[in-house]
Amino acid sequence: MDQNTDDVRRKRPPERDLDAMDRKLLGVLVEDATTSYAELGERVGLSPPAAHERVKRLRRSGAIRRVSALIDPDAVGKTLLAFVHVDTTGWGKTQALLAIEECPEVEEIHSVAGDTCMLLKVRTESTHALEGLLARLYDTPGVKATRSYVVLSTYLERPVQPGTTSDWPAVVKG
Amino acid sequence: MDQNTDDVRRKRPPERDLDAMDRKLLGVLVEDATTSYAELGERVGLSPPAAHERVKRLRRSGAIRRVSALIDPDAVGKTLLAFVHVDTTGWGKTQALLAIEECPEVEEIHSVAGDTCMLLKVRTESTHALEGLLARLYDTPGVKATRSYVVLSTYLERPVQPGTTSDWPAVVKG
DNA sequence: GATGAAAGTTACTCAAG
DNA sequence: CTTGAGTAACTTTCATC
Repeated sequence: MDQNTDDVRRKRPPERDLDAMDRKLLGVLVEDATTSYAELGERVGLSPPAAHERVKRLRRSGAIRRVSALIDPDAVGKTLLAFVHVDTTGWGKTQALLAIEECPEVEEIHSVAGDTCMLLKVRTESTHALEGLLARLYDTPGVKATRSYVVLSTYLERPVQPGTTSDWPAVVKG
Repeated sequence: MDQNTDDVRRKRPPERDLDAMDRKLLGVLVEDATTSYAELGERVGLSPPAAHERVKRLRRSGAIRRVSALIDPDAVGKTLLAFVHVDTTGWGKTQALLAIEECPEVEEIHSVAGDTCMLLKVRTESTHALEGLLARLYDTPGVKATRSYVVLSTYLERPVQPGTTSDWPAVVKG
């Protein structure tokens, strides 16, 4: 189909499904990937070599995509966060539209189902920079309209978590 | 576009503003935080001790929030991504609403300006799990309505980037 | 998997230019 | 900031049970 999605969605054969131990390891490494294998094993109930072996497998299988330094947006001057809905004429997944991924301010590009076509997560230094990005969007062929949701406060922002609600011991519902 | 020179906004503990070298270091560490200080220094044009000293400062100042293992959503079974707009009666920043951060499926919670109050980024294993989350939202006092944008394809998803478009020497237009 | 041990890197600190 | 040196710590592998 298209090769544009190859960087984001790696289709790898999952050799084995992740068990509870793998999830615990991932949980620790998501919080702090600098954890040594000694402490890692201790926190999940495994010997250091066993922990190392499993983490190595998690990396090789692609379950761990990469180890990244998460930086404070304010520290690099990016104080403005916004979600931009993009309406297009026809099918919005054009090469020209996806080209905005070259802007470091654009952190996410999704096609969505709903009353809009594409959804962008954008982090800029200022409203002026956001305006520049919107201007570029409107210059893109096929872009009909945009709707921006400027973030006032962020209460939670974290990476993909290995756990699910169903992992909880009990779910209390009324 | 020139930026104001008397722009003195020291609200955090950044002792000094990040220079170009710090941004280059961050750029490398965002891509791969396992890079050794030897290679790190080589790639930015610094000696290993100098690179180490700067990275240590970046961590201490909070510019590097944490080093995290970014995991593949598919590997942990989270194949469904959705953005949920939440409309509330009155001011939506209630304690009850923010309590959903306990769900590992909820990755982001923002209050936004626009035709909605709160914006959630949610990643679940299935549509059924998403339904369960929406049910919990509707059980929350003050929640009037929700609008979900289910992601069909993700074309880009990356952490906060240290660079900006203005860093570029020239802007290439398609 | 657990244990123990070995070898190679790297982190980290400190000297001096 | 650079070079160089040095120790401690960790990674990584392997042989053993």
